[in-house]
Amino acid sequence: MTKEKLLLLDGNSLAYRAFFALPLLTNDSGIHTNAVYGFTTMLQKILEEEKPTKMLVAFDAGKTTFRHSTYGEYKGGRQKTPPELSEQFPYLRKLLDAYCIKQYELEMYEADDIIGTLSKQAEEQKLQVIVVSGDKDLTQLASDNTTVYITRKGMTDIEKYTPDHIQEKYGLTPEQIIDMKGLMGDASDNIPGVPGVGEKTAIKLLKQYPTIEELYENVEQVSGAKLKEKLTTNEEQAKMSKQLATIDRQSPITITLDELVYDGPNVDELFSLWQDLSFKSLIEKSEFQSEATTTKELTFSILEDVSAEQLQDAMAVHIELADEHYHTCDRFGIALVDDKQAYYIPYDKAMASISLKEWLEDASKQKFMVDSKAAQAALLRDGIKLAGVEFDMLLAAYIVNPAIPSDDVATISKEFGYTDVLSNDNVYGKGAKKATPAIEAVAEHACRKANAVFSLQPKLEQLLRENEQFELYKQLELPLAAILSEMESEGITVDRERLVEMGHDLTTKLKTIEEDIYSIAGQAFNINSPKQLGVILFEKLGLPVIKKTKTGYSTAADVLEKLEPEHEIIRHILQYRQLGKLQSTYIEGLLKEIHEEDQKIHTRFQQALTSTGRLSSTDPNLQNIPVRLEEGRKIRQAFVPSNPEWLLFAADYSQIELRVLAHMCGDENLINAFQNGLDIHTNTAMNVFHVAEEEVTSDMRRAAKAVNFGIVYGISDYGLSQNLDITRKEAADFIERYFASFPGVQDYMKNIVEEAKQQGYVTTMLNRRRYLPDLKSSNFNLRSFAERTAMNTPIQGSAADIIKKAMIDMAAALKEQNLQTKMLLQVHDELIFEAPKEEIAILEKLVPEVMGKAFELNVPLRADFAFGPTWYDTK
DNA sequence: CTGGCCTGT
DNA sequence: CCTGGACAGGCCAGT
Repeated sequence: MTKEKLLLLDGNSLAYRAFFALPLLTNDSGIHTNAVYGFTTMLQKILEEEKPTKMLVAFDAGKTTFRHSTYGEYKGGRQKTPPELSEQFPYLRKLLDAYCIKQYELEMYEADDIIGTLSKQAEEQKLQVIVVSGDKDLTQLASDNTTVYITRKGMTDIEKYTPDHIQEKYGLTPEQIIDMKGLMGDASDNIPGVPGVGEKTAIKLLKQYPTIEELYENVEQVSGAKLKEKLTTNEEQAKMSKQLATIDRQSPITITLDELVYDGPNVDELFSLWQDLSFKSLIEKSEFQSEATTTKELTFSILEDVSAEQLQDAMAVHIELADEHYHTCDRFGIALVDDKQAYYIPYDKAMASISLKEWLEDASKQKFMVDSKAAQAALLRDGIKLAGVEFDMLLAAYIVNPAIPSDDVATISKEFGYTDVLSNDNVYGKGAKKATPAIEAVAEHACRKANAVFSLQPKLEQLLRENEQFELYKQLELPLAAILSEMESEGITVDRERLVEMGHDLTTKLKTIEEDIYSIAGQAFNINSPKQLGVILFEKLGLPVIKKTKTGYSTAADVLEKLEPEHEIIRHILQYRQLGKLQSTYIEGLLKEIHEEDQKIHTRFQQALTSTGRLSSTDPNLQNIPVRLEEGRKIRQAFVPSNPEWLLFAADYSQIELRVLAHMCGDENLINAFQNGLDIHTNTAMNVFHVAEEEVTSDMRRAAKAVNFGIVYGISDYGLSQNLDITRKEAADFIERYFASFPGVQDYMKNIVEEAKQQGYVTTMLNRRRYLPDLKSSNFNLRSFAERTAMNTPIQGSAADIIKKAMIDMAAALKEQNLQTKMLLQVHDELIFEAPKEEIAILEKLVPEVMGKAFELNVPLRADFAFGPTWYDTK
């Protein structure tokens, strides 16, 4: 029989630790779960590594303990437990029940004492003991048979205290930890100790006199008059502190070691609790996942060809792809599923099947899919124009809740209660372990995905209708997916030589700047390392530290700009950063993405990712190509039409977010400004500074512009003060005057937060939703963040709704008028086309008109445009 | 793999 | 008393 191993956990301390270490997560019904989650991940890890045979979680019993009779102020002045944590204790108890782990608490005693008593008993029986806590006090229990694990940040990072480790770290024995605490006290438990004695002094003293008692016997010999005086005047207090810090290893517990046998969790109970708590990553990672999630048999067949009879009028279709890069990756095969059958056809066989290809292009055959954009783009590589997409589970789920954490079919399905499908990571592995399994496994996986789509379609459509979001989904997002896949597949041509040339130029310039920096600094170092740079600037050159990060000195641009007058090195570093970014991200990064066969870049627009409804762009990101600074803007010279005779044409909405705000809040002043076509920032300046138009200085306009941005982002005085480099008071004053001039905006901001708190979510003009459980948080940061989000999301999201609508209208107009013009990119408030020269005149009228009419607001929507031989010239 | 930094709207 | 701008993606260094 293997040696018995006893695991003792300090329930309260670990729950506290987890609560403060992790952000305030919530499950689907809005219950906070971060403490339970952190506890669980820690527990999982320890169970796996230690495989204990006996376990117990000890809790503190009540407010008063025997220590209070020694010292009434014990643990006094403590913040009361935040309600977000208290509410989690019942779940923690349930969790431990599901694990079948014994729990224990004892009147008048703390968890420490229970653990101390049991560990002593266990040691006497020669058991191996592991104590787990977030509280370093417990390290006094370390011995040859007992190791104390203290969790560090993130809960799964553990420091193991053996007597050796304690010796190394403090130069003390475990027992002396008590003396150390007696001397230095403990603010969190309100143990006084000796005022003025901290960790360093305590250790120094204890190395000379091993205990507090011996120290006081020899107190006359202590060096340092001040220290000696502090010690003598606080003798009683020191001894009492030691007493308080001492764990009672003889507490009158009524539980015995024999009762602590641990035999593994109740898997079903644990799994269902994890589901209730929305512990999705744990469910995916866990070993019992496979048996718990795919219990149902699925019968499917792998076909060489498909007959017309096998293709129904409505089926779930899934194109199984090797990875997310659908413009280039391997395509494994196609799954076809309905309520009666499930087929899988390897991709090459599918492409050889005329009946299947016809069916895919037949708009009267309904396809239920997940990520139809990817499927359409993947098929377009073989010239197949997918038609008849009736349902897209990815988009439907995203509309129901944009916060779903992943686009994996398994994740989405589980979100809606369907578990009969594995995750991609599970089937293919991830990271270095990624590999393609046998065809049968791929076929089954693809069929299960299609089956999930087929099963969930009615439920999701019903949810969309209940939320009055069906139209948003069906009339906006679904048709947009088809348009985006065409834009991506079309791609944008890039002048490789131009980029290479700019790259050479940059290399030379960077070299020069680098040498300048080294010679000023007097040494070579890695300028790209914030850590090394920090040492040079703030230690070697002694520049003042303006801001710190978690890990050291901040060297961010706003900090460096403040330091610019202090030292000539700064401007070189700023220049180096700027050019280095261009080189690595935009020259080298873009070159890597050019497809050899067509000299084009094919980005992927993520349509189901942002929490506001915006698109994003990856591999590469074409929504953040430099424009602000001239050096960077030149990158745009490399973006050209696919035909040298054509031109690029760009149109962007003017102030779309502020117009949306004007529409939604109905503020008369703001509406008038737009209706009269005023310069909106100048107008704001006139109102805020109470001056006439001709009196508005450029500084006033700049400040007003920052205020307008602040309004859109969900204003805070602090944010504005940072932006304008003014005091918080001044910023608050600006905001107040803004609200006085635009009272409708103020009302809107107040009401939207209130409304969001009531119903739990905010909506956009087209009924896109975002849930904001943190509005009720007692954590100031989280709550403030949620409040700003409540103000910002309807604005940003409605603007996103509008441009999406414009894209659909634009695609229809181009088709209807039989134009050759191609829509290529969307950059949030901007659309980019390529067009033959002879169509430019048409676009000049058509594009602003379509964009302007995309949505009717109570202010005009205006789109400006420009065109030229490169993207750079569309300004 | 995370954090710092920088790019865009 | 202090907290702290909205939404994204990519690169690099350092763990």
